[in-house]
Amino acid sequence: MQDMPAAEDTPKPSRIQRRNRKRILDAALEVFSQYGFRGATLDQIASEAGLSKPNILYYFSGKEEIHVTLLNALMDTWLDPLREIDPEGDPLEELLQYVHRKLEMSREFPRESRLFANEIIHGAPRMGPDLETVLKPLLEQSAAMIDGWVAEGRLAPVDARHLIFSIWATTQHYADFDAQLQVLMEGQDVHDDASAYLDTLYRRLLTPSTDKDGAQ
Amino acid sequence: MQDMPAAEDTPKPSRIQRRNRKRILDAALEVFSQYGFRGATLDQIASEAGLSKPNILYYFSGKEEIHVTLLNALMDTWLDPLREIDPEGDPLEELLQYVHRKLEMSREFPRESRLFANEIIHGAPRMGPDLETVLKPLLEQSAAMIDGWVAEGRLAPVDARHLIFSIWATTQHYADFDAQLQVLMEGQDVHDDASAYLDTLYRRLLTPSTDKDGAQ
DNA sequence: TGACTTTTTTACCATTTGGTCAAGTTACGA
DNA sequence: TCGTAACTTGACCAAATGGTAAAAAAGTCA
Repeated sequence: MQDMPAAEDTPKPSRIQRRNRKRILDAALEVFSQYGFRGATLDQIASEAGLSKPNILYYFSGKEEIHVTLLNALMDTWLDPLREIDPEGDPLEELLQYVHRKLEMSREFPRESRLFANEIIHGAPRMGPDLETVLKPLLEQSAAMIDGWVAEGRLAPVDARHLIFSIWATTQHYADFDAQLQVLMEGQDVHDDASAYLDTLYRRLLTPSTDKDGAQ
Repeated sequence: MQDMPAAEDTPKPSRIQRRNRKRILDAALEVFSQYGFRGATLDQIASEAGLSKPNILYYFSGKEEIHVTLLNALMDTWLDPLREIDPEGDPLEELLQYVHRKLEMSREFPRESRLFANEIIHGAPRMGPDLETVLKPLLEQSAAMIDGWVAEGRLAPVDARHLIFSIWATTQHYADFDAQLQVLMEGQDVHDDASAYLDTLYRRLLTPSTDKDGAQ
């Protein structure tokens, strides 16, 4: 709290403070996403960040806080593509764009994807609240939008929620199961083929049948 | 192999031996799938199995061996549905049956699914060989079969490998991300809706266009 | 430069945890 | 019923690990 009336407890992050917190979070993302929460050690994170272990504990109160900080930061960027769907746009193209954006995130941020997947697989012990307050409302809103499109006949009939689940599953799979793909598709250009495949998959699913004209 | 002259090193498992190994593996599956390899402790497994820790180490040489044993046993049953696809059957129906069988496995064996997912997410440090020798050949064979069906015009054109990936992703998602679904779909009958949705999804993807007759 | 704050490090701790060992205890064939 | 092999356990370790305390070092600003 500096010149603000103290809205909460922001003791003003110094230059060096910002730099080191970022280093720690970067290192922690690398280590947590690779070994999981319990599999990761503070020493590993410290080493990866180029800092000493006590120094890390100077910036974060503990292993747990680092993990939670990562998870919270992640949730937002993770859901951005879903928020970017334009209710006014063309339904099919909007959804296909969403698929491609999600796939692109899997390619660009595989560590984040794995961090998230790991958390959920283990029962989301540190994300319960966020799922409820952030994810759920967004899912409901998006599902309602899709339902609307279907009702207007601009999209083939489909279960909106499960459509979204399947988009999550199919796109994140390419990040989370990368080790498997590496073995099965050694050297091949997995992502470009995936992009084409998913385009086909969701286009065939969602393209409304054009009996007569557009609407019924 | 029962009264064989000892092809390898099967010191004949006694009745009590079989019972306790099974108990241990059951307990380990529960604990490993919930907490991951490093997150699980021998004490937890021992407690869950109703045995003492040293007793567990009497049956298995260490934590690692228990985990590997589980993984190996899992791989086989996990791939059974894929092996059951009948090359002589109707392509669309065979693939849809495969989807439903996989989804059913997610409902019946969520712990196994999570154990596997966890292993892959962390880079498959203990499954490399199996992926290469068991999974890959089976994938290649299945993909070839699907390619054949497509070439015959009995299936809409599709990337066989990515089709299989997406089936894995969409079905296993219901087991691996159960914690998320629990929050998002509280109380709802997720599995039945999922079954119907996936049926629609893959039916629309794979149904060959019937311009004129069946073949081209 | 000197006083004061922020940052970093050097030693340590307490607990947890995978694993061992030798002494029991139980099952079972003869 | 007795002897032997199979099984079980209590008592321990050594290493790893999350975390602490206090002193040293580095910034910072008048």
